Amino acid sequence: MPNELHHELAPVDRAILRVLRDNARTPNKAVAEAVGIAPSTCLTRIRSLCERGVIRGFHTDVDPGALGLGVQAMIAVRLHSHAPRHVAAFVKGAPDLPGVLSVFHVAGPDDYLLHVAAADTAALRDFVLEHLTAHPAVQQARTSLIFGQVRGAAAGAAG
Amino acid sequence: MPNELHHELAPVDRAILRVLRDNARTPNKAVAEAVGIAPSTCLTRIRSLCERGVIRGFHTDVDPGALGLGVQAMIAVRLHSHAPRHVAAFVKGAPDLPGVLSVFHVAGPDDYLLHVAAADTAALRDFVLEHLTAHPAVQQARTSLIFGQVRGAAAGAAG
DNA sequence: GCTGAAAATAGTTAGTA
DNA sequence: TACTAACTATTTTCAGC
Repeated sequence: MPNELHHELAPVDRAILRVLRDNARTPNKAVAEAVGIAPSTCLTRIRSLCERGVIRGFHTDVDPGALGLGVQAMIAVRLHSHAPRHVAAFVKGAPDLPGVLSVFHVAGPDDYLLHVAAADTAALRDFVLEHLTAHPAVQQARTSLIFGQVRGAAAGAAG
Repeated sequence: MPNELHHELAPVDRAILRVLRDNARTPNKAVAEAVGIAPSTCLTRIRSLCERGVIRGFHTDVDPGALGLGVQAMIAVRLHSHAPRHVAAFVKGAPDLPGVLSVFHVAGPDDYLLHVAAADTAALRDFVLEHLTAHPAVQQARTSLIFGQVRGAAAGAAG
């Protein structure tokens, strides 16, 4: 997470972000009204926020179950400290593995946390065996089934 | 995650979701063009997807660093199996704790994973001490600093 | 950098097959 | 259910402050 805070965020910008965080499809005009500035000004600010990297994207939250992905899991992955080549390959490829929602690089005994979705527990098992256990960089993979997930109040920054 | 799949998702709907997943602010007209249907039809389908709960929301991905939240952590929380009253209270309040991005209810030795953001490591420590360690329902809290996070290719469903 | 109005573009509804 | 077309609203640009 490369983070250069060139200058503090203006209160107006914070207000804009608060609105867009909860509904990214809020029309520009409505955002402008909510924060008390002209639509044209609001548009300029939103663009600026995007260009400065404060806004990293607008995403639609889709129910994975509707896409046939009925189960989710958090998988703690420990890598071999040797074989840096393999490790680099794994890290590069992990986000593109099928069903991977997010990859967290963490401190501590585990190196990575993979948040994944799969059709069912059988598919989840296959995912772990095929893409994790079998990978030369992976030393250990501990899978925790996710019963449920709730977005926090601070979500949006950054889910 | 309550998931009733009444009927399979139409290919058009899947196409619409693919477009909106990567950019939730894509104008309806552009979505319609991309998937090859009329704007009015597209609007109807998107609304239907929202009503059926397939689309759960449109969120803006904000750089937490820009908001003064410089560090993130994944905290594994183990609760006391007794004292169900306290447990219920904790679970209910957890998403609203300051800086909480997401709460995962997981199977296994740990009960919950809290994805949190804080201003700095001192603030993170205070968060753990004040809201977790001190809580009567919490038996143990293991904090793992997050070095970095990458969205997976399947993200959007559901991050 | 903000505003406000004009021009361009998009969202929405109604009517029809 | 999807389309065309008319209507309404919004986005976006730009000259002036």
